Amino acid sequence: MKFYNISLLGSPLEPFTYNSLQTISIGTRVSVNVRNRILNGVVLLKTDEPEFKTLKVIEISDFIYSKKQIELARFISTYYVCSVGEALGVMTPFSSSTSEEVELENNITKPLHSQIELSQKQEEALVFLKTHKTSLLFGDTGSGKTEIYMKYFEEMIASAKRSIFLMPEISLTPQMSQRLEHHFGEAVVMWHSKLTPLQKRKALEKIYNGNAKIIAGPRSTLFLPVNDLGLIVVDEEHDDSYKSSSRPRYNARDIAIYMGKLYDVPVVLGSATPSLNSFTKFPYFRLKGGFFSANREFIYEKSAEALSPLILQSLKSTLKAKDQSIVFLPTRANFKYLICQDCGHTTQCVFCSIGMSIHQKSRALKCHYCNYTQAIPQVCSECRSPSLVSSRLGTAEAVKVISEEFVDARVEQFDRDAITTASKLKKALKRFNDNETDILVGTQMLSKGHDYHGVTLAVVLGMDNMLNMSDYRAREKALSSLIQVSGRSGRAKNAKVLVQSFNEEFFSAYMDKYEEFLEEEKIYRQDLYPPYKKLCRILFSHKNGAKAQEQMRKMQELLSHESNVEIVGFGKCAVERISDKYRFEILLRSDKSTDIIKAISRCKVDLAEVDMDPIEFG
DNA sequence: AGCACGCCGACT
DNA sequence: GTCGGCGTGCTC
Repeated sequence: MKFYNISLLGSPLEPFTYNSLQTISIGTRVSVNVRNRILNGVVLLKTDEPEFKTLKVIEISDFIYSKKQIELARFISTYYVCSVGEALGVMTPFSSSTSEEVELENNITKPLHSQIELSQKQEEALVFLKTHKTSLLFGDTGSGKTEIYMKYFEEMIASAKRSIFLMPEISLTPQMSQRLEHHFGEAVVMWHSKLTPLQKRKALEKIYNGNAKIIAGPRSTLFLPVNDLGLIVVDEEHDDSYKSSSRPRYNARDIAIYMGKLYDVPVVLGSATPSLNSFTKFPYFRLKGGFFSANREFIYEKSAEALSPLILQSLKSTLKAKDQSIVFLPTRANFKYLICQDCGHTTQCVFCSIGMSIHQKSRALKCHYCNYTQAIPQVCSECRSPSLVSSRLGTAEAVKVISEEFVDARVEQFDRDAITTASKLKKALKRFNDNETDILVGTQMLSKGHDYHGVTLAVVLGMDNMLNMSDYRAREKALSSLIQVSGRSGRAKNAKVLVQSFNEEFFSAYMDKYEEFLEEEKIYRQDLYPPYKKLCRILFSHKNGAKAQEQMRKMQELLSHESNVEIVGFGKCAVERISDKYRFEILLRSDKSTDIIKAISRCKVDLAEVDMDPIEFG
């Protein structure tokens, strides 16, 4: 009888010990009984017979987690403070039943199209990337980053190596996939969470048999079973969607860098607006000016009125010229708040301490945190006054107002309320590119990786809200958003970018000098924030607020005795309650993440959810 | 994390 | 009398 330590996939618990008559190799996925339920686990270690009675391993599968996957899972478990089972839970194992076929079928799929021609500058960039282990491709929108990646992928294929290409969730755009598939054909596998079981099986088959040379997708793509890995590219490396907001709370960009070392492969980070983190840490190559730059005029309007006369006038003349416009605003729905004019009360979600958004189309108030929906009240729930007003313009309302103003204009909403599926995204983009839409009104979704060639007007709202957020990255986020959105216009013709903001000085100073901004930002962050200091947020959430607070206090007390970690603050979260759970937090700061990890590991406190390198402070 | 067990309130 | 609420505690 043999005994094994088995980590349960997705479980926060420490590994359990099971027995088996067979010899099972480390990394094998098995199924075991836990409290009369059958769960999947991974064999981590052969051990001696324990004191307690053990159960038998039910089934030994053909799936194997590689040594490196396990090592990576161990690292994630330590750094992001979660169980090894949770870390392994986001990974896809190798298949031992198909491993023999790999050798047989390792026929190099030939690219369907001719070689990619790079410009002199692009060549230089590629050489730079090839001569550095981890490097940053700091290239303006339209400067040809994608061609460089593609050339690099081609070279990988030529040397029988495979590449992982990470991109932000939202920019799984038809454009990027089409471009890759057009050039590389069957050698590309697009991986994402919305694949049907059959599509998933087919994609995995190509990954297992080695025919997939470029494996592209959002953060989970990093954990696919890729043999002969030669390169990892993280496109739009500054993007927040690389950070997972549930356990394990990893940042795929940082894990990609770690994997670069683990697998000894180069890592390329690409962005037009790199994070200060990457900019400070890695050597970069600057690709200036896109093919479409220099024909963009910026106009700043100091106004609090959402769709001001100037904006409407600009939209009007653009329509008249039969050109296209995009309108960016970072708020969904018709309005973000419903406020009583008499007592000032804002209608809040029953389960969250958050204002309910007004969705006219479904005639409902909706909570954007927990999705709770209710009818739009006629009177104030506090004082019964009927004078309820809406505030903070959202995309749906902007579409409505613009459509009413210009009855002949074809206006479309472009956010996750309207674009719910990949096919809707594809169709909406096609309509816009085929000139069947005049004005596209949307949120962040508008600014990620799409090419809109006919746009001559970009209207950008809500920048001040973004800039005034109490987030150490507010300036970085606001400026990069503005650069990303405005980069969508003026690709073919001269264009106007109309920015509604009282902070012209800030935006115009750095608009086409992002490096200068980053240099300035270094001074502001010095000694306080990343990349100079490590931050860690510890969350406590519970239905019983007193309980959550009590655990926070306990943790805070324990941490206060720890040297090398500073408690920056503690107390209620900015959003006190979400989904009927009260939320408290502690924010830690330190020079080294290892000091934070050590300090936390000495504090045994319930409810504590650790968020290393947090990017959200809500 | 999930889920069973267990102990108190309003229902056919 | 039971159905079911969710507080507590355990899982090899």
